[in-house]
Amino acid sequence: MEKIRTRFAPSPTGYMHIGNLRTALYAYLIAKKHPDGSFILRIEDTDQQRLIEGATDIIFDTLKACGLNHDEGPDVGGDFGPYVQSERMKSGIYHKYAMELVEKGKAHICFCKEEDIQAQKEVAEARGESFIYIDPCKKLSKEEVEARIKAGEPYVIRQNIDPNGTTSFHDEVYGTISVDNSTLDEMILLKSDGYPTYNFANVIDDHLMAITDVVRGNEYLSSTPKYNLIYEAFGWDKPRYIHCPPVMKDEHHKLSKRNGDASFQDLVEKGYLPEAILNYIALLGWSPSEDREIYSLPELCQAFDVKRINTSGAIFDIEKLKWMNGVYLRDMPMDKYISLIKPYVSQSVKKDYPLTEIAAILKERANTLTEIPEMLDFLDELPDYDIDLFTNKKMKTTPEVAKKSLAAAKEVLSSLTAWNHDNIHDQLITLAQKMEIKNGMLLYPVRVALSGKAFTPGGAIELSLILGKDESLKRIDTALNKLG
RNA sequence: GGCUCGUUGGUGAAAUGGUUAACACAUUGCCCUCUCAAGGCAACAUUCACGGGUUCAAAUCCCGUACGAGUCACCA
Repeated sequence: MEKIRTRFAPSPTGYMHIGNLRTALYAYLIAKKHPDGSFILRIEDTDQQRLIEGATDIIFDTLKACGLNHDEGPDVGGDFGPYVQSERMKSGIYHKYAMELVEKGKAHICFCKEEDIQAQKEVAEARGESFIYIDPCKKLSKEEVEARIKAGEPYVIRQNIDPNGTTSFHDEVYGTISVDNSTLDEMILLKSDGYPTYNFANVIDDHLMAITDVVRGNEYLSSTPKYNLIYEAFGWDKPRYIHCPPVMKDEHHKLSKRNGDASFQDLVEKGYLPEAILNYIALLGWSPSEDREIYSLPELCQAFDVKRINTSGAIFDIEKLKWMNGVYLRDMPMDKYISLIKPYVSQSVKKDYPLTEIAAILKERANTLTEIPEMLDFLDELPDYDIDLFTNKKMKTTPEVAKKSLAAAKEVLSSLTAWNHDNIHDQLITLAQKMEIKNGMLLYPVRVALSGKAFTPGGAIELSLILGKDESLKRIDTALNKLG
């Protein structure tokens, strides 16, 4: 059976945005659905203008953080290297293949100036006509071309397209798409700086690297016929195409690198887990056949099916990601959870409170890691609060009730020798029973006294356990003083 | 403007010609409960952009319209 080979081919022009990551994910899943499938990373740095230093490292780091490990790539090597286009260029392959097309009559050398073409285009647009460039260089004689090259005139190599007929191709997601050749313009294959364009390098490298499935955004849908014409000119087998719908920021805009739209790095900084992010974005534009949403990466590999990729754009919903992140946090083993939250806890808790107990009250509550510091901000320092806090209609508490409850609680707690959860719990619950009041009338005031806040993670019992006997009694005293 | 693609609730979506259009997030209400969460239960599209057509039967097939997106670079 054919070995599946997919590739992720980003250009190193900045951070990794979510749509990009999802494309990488899908390419990975398609390869890894099969035991011998390969996922390849290729860096497309043919645009020397837009290169950004360090961008390649961001790509490496992101893939690694997500567990999207590539089998071949610039850092891990492989049999089809080099895996960076600027390095591939050194052997002259793009030029060689471009010249092969020229010889076959499928491309030609063009000396036209960019500005001239642009000017013609503007004239056509002003008239409201559609613009297809008819290149006069196509008619140049071989001798003249050679002479001008020899004279040092800059040139590009441009594709030849027969305007007659139609070109169609099959996409695994969108089905069969055909276009009239007369609407296709002849794209530049090799730029005047000697670098190939994305369009050309992509075809050459996908073929040379034996890529079987091309996964990319649907913005390439309308130019794919032109790529196929190149495959045909060489007589090469075409890959399967899997075009993915866009990930949108809102109804009208794609998620983009501009104006701080969610990048993977941003989300991690905001306290989201890579595995939750990956799980969430897998569901943007794809749905499993079973009624389930939580998938680990290996589970996704099994469940993924190209046939179930959607055709329309999906809006990125941070609320749902937040929920999913919470699921991952809650389902995590406790020891892993503790080491994960440690740096966030210490942001607001400098005193030596038991981390295990803190983790226990946080685990069911925090959806993102970054909300942790604020949830614990009352531990080190009791905030100043108003006695109105003791009034709660549902708990049937008032400052008067609180005063009685706190005095009674103080008494039983101060006599406690072994300060542990069960003891505190039993003492307070039996106290409430003795006083013949509902638990809330006793515990609510205690919780407020301990925290000075209307809402806290955990209740009175958990908080007193974390704060310890001395601090708890001290805070109850403070409350008693406030209440006069 | 030409070409290509898309349109199911606030969001992600299922359904692949045949009962009351799944499910999840969000929202609202109730239960549980010492607060907040978590958890449980319930409500939330007489309708699938709109208009025609085919059919005994259409969200599902066909045609048209509207709206949206992509593309038309020596960017990817």
